Amino acid sequence: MEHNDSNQHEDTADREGGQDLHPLIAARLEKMDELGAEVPLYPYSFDRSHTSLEIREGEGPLTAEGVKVRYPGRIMAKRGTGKTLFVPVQDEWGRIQAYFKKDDLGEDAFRRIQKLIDIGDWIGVEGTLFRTRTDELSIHVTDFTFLAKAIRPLPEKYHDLSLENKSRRRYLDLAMNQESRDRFKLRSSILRDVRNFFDAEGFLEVETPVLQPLYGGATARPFTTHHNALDMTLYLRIADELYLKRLIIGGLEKVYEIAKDFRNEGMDRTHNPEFTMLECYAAYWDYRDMMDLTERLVRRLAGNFGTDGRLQYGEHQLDFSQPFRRVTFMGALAEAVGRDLMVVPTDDLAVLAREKGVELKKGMGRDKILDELFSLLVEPGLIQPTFVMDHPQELSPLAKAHRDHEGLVERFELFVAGFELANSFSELNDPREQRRRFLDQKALLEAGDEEAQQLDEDFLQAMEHGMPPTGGMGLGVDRLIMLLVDTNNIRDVLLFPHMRPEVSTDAG
RNA sequence: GCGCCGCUAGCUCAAUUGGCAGAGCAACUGACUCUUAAUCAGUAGGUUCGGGGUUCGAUUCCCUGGCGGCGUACCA
Repeated sequence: MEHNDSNQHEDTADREGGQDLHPLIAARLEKMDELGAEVPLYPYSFDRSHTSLEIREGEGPLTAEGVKVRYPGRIMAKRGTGKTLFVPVQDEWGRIQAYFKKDDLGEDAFRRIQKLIDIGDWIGVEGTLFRTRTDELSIHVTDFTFLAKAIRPLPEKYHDLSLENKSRRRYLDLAMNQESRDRFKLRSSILRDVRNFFDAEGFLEVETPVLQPLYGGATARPFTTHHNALDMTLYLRIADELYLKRLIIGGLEKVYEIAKDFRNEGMDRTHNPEFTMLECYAAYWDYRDMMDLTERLVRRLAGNFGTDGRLQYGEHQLDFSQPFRRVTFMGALAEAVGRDLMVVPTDDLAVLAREKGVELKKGMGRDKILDELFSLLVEPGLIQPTFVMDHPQELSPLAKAHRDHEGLVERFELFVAGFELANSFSELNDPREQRRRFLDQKALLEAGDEEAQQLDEDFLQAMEHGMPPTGGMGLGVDRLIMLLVDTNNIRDVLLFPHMRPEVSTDAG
């Protein structure tokens, strides 16, 4: 309940203190007092007969038979013409206009609705459906009840909220924009669809710890917290990979988790400190099996939420209906720079990288430089769905060495519209090799790479009990949704994106 | 983190060269029995993000802090 800020909270405080409050709020409180003497303002429930959607869909029979409807929602406007009043009432699916007539309702009831009810209030109306002269589907109201009084005004009706207010006060964005409500309902149905897909593929949905004594499974800086009773540092997970693999080791053969991960890094159009990640693991699979699964999943979602497997994303027409392009990491890079970097000496590579605009930092290994080059030269051009395969080993401490190529691992990333959507490996399952890789990471850490991974002894011990060959895949859910709803800003797909507190305390 | 731009009424936005701070919606008063950005007549509403400075005078110029947008860096 701690908020630093803002006149909004001060208003409430002022009210308790009996001081001045905003005139718009004062006016509504007065109406509330007057109304409260006549009718209950915050009743306990309302028996709805139809939603706005059901009313529109059932319109023919409902209007023909003069069926009574009981319909609740929020008042979005008031248009009065003296002794009649038109009030659009909005529920989750849309608006139905209520028609109030003085002759039908009587003096008192009509005054209540005309003078004492405000835009933003919730009411329930009862009446019969009809069409007005201008063909607007309406409810001819015979009775109504207040469901909740609002004491703050809704935003203005024909300009959109500012971007900041849309994110910061999502309830207003949702109240004012059907498009926003639909976008978040779409997010929900995408997630349901993902779950249906994995369930149908025989995967088990599981939950693993958010609070972890060691963070691992990805390269990122974590959030740190403290457990009082145990007096120990805990980290908010940056990935759930190492726990899901423990489940594979335990004998659960196909598992997935849709998890909130937390990374203590910069925020921008495509990054929120907490975000949703899908990870799945299947025993006996390799990365090629995982590639097939990923392609099926993404194609199915694109098919369900686009048309004919095609999606418009910004200026790009993305085609998911054809088999996804498959290129190798080194091959794509060779094409971009015009030479095979596999055989270029490290010193020459550094020179080349600098020429191409890569900022070389302390502790950057050869493979890290390759990765930077790839991000800079290749990724932006990967617009149509493309699998990039077989990455340098150093970048992938949890991936299995490539069966045919020395120095590479069996890994793929799926790129769409220039950004990485999914990442997958044939999972390393040789415990001694895994220990060596962790030790390599430790060396990198000591050489100055802040993101190198920690050695997880408990995980190694689990693997020493025997881990079957396993394919694993992680997919950025928020980005997937951005793609499907055609937005380039992650805030548009997060109900409550992280925002700095609005107003600092005036102590400083 | 860095750079650029912004912050004015409840909301969305104006304000010329530094010269009385405005509009639309919302609110309030009144008129109107099929309106739909309802209409018409009127009223009220401001610490111009906070702090400091320059100036006869600052929404405007300078310094500083906060928040936001965009770009960039890191990352998924």
